[in-house]
Amino acid sequence: MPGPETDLLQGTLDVLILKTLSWGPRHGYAIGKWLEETSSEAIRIEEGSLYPALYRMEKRGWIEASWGMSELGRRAKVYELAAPGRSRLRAEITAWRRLSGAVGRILEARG
Amino acid sequence: MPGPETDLLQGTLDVLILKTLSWGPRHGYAIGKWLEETSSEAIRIEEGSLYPALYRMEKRGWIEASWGMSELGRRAKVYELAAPGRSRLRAEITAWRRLSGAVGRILEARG
DNA sequence: CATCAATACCTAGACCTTCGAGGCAACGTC
DNA sequence: GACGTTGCCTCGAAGGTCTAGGTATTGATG
Repeated sequence: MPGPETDLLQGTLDVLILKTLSWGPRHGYAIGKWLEETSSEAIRIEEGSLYPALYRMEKRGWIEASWGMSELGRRAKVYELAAPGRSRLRAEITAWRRLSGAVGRILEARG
Repeated sequence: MPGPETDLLQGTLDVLILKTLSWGPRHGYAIGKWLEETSSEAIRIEEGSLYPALYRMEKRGWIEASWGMSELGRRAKVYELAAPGRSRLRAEITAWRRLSGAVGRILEARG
């Protein structure tokens, strides 16, 4: 039995990654950390979800990877938003507004 | 490769069902129709998702089922919110606010 | 110097949900 | 009699996420 938070908003990982990369290239580990910090720990990205997601998205051509350096001077795989990822991001944000709006209106309706 | 809308908001089905039942008992088919109409078709519940979800939630004690009649006078399985389901609903709505707020702030931030 | 935490990547397997596709039955309409 | 709607169900595939491991490097701590 999943916890109340665990599974809400499954399926948002991709769009969160794409949005993070829309501000510029970042390496995988930093994407996860950034999302956690930016959301005040509301969003937690497990590495076992993050790396497979990056791999999927690269295979789909949404992002492009290259080996580089982290801010701390370590070997890191840096991801960059590709053109298909950018339009995918737009489509997903549109879908997010529609769907989260619909869900929110239902959940916040006085019952 | 899932469509942009398909998988966003996975995991919200349970809370949507619970919320629907918070306004009173309803049979399964009607829950699905009601969610689709109320959301102006933004939310579409496939029967292959709906009935297994109801079954799960009944087994978990969140809802209770009994055979009755639909508004059209047909045999229908009527579900009712049980006490554990009511507190689960509260917890999930709280989680929804936190998480959808966090996701929304990230996605709507000017990039 | 040994140890530990943090950084940074990855994988395998289990788990769960969702969906698509099908089936069954009853009713009303054309 | 055929068809659309209502109303329920099940199976298997597909897909994502998590847990739990693993590797390697660096810096701090004892």
